Amino acid sequence: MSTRMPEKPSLAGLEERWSAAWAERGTYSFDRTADRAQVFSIDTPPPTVSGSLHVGHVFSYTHTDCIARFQRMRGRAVFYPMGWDDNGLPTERRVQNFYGVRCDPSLPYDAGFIPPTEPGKAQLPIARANFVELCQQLTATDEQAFETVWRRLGLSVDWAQVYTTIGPRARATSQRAFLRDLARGAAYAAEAPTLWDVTFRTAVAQAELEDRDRPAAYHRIGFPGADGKPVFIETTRPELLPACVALVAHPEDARYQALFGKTVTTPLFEVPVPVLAHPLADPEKGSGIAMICTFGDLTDVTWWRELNLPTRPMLGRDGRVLPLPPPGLDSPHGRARFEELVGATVFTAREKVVAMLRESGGLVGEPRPINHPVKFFEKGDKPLEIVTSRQWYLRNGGRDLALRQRLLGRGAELAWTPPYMRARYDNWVGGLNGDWLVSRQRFFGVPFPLWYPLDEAGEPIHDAPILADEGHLPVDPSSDTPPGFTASQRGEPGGFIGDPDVMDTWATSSLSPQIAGGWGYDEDLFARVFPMDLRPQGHDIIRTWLFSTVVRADAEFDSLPWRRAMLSGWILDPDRKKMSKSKGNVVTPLDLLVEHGSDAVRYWAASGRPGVDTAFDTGQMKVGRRLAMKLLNVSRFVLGVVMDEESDPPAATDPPRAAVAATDPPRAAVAATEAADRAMLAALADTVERCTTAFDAFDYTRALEAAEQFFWSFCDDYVELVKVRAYSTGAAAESAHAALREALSVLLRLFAPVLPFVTEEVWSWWQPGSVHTATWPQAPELAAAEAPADPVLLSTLGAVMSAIRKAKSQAKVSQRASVSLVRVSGSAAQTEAIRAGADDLRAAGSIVDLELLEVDGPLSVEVTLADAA
RNA sequence: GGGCGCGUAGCUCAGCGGUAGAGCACCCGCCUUACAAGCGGGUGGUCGCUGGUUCGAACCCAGCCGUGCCCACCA
Repeated sequence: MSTRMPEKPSLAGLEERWSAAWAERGTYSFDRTADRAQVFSIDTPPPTVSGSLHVGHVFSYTHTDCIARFQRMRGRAVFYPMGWDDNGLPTERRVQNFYGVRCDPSLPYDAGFIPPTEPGKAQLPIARANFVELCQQLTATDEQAFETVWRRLGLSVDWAQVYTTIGPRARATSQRAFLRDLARGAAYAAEAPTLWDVTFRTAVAQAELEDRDRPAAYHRIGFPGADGKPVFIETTRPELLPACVALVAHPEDARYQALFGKTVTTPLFEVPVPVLAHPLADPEKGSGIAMICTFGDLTDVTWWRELNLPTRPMLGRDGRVLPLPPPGLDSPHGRARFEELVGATVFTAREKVVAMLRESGGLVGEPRPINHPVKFFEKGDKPLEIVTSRQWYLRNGGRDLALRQRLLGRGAELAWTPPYMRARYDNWVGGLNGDWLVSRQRFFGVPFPLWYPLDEAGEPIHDAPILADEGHLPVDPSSDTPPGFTASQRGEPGGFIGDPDVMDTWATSSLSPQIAGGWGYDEDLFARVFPMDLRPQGHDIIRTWLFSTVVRADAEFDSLPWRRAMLSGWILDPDRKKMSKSKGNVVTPLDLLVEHGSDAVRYWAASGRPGVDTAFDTGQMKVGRRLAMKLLNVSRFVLGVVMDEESDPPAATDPPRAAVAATDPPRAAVAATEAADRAMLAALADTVERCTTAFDAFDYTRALEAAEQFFWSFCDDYVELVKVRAYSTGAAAESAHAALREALSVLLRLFAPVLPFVTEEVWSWWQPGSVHTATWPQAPELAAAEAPADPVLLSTLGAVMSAIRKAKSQAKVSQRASVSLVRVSGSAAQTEAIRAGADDLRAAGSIVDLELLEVDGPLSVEVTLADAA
């Protein structure tokens, strides 16, 4: 027996041992000599490193890893990078608090800057480039912690392929893609009303919105008409009265026919506004006539645009009432009242206006409380306002039917796992109401790679931007000087100024295949991996990450970014709620892996099918651990009876990693000759086929089930049946040895994608190289080698064994107890099957006499136990 | 309001046209030289409801009910 098989096998320490060995041997290194057809490339989701990993990450990344391992064993060169998402607001906030600094893009880069050791009371202003450096420093330690978890979980990532979303390469890629988009007209700047977060003081995109139910109240307010008769509207935002530009009702609303074209006056502020007709006005809502303000909501924007109304902005970018009244608010009374609102928040302004209305009698009755959905930035905690500002947009079909159809076509072209997730894509793309707003008035992010010349008055000339050179990216226009200027001309009349904005974080994330694949840096690599084979991701970010990635690839490459998207579900508490930190029910991944073992946790994860929300279930992990233990033990048995014959102990080192050809396990020298052995191998061949079909369809759960189902019957029926024969010697024993060896080799490989540690451990006892670079078993070969084999044989023998066990169990005697007589009646095929395995059966069941009776009926087994007394 | 999931044994889930399944839990046994952190056996379900199609429906169709997610134009 090989000295490499321990006397008492154990799962302890496998994670440390094998993750270190894989790293040292480069087991998962991408073979970049492989061409595109041989490669299987994965667009790994980069986890946000300023947060922490949670159970949901472990769950979904395991799914991807199972696929990666299967594809590798199938002979593909797997491109499996890891990204760290350190771009965006979460990191920005963390750095501010950690170092006590804030980003001031107007400052020049300070090459010798050292952050304060302790955060001071006032935040220290620093240049954007310095701020970005701090972000990178701080996230580096987080990234190290994440990598530790991933290695322990056994992700077969190639750790030479790591990228970050704020690193120089990601910034350059984002800027290059933007310049290309600008050149082809897919990117443009526009001055327009945009949704605005007053806390973060930035514009936000449609994809970042969420509705939240908020209490509000309908205020019924009278607008005096020319004849003195008031028109009553109902509004939840009375504070916007100074911003009112018109009233609007449905063109067919009988109640307001006479008013259309007439003018009424806003209460308190005394601004004359027209009464107009528009089909968007809903006769059922409120009084059926609405006031249009600039801007209270998105419907106001539509009305304002389509009815060519003037703009009367009254809120600033900080969400407070502006110092000067909007144009048109000319009456002394009105201006005096507006004066009282200046500087107030929306909330305060509302209270003041309502008080004024009560006083003036403009308010009819009491406000009627309601709950209604209000738009929020998903990371914000104040309702969004709408302000007019200059922003950059990327065309995404939101304003262009042809492009929208084209992108819907991309969705149809993409393979979806599970298929029904495509509906979410179609739903989102179909419902877009504008182009993708990509500029953010923030600091930590990828800046737009351009500057504006300043005219004689020092005002930027927005129509003539100075673009960065594609060969010199990344640039930071807040500290770099554009070509043709000197640094001293920054901000001077006739000089230049950098575009102050940064890109939406999705504008970078949407390029993850380009960043990971080396677009613009390593075209040779890029050609081997792009378009990628697989995008694994959560179903909650189809509208953002998935869609935006499709948009970018379509624009630049006229292709999909990947062939397939695999959507993972969420982890639910036992009480069916989505697991979240706030509920205090988060288990840290590392603790989980240490407590149950990585294979066990992976086993649980693999039980969650793509797209299906799955309950957090330590019970399943215990089952997985039992399976891993069983693999160790049965392997010890098989190798114990088999390895005495092994003449050459296997080599202790891996062979050189070949391009695609994985190592072939040695085939048994002696073929299985006994009927029971051949029948088991036939069933195994069938299992291989089912397992392979499932994995080919990205159904790792079904693949695992198939392997597991066979495995337990292999252990409980087949091994028990042939055990005595296997311990003996001679031709019949050698047949069992050959079958056991073959079965173990195949089973280890079938389980390798889900249980990488225990399978590698056992493989190392008797095989050279890594099981993870071994060839995936081939069902046809196995079947052909062992054919003909009777599939009925094993199940019939199993049924008889089961009947014997049942008799013993019901008699409450040991399974070792002797059986004086077993009388089996069944069909000709069944009795023939039993005859073929009779010796094994007698030995396994401790049977003295075995009688066979051929009848025309179902199998029946009569068991007579030896006299217990 | 629209879209998409899901409702099968106490729990977690498979099955998706041919006589109800697995694992866990529970109950009863068994130290059986690979495994007692094991092994064997067993109890347990009018497959959400109501109709329809079919020789036959958990499975197909229609309509409900419950539940979750995604989206929506906030007066």
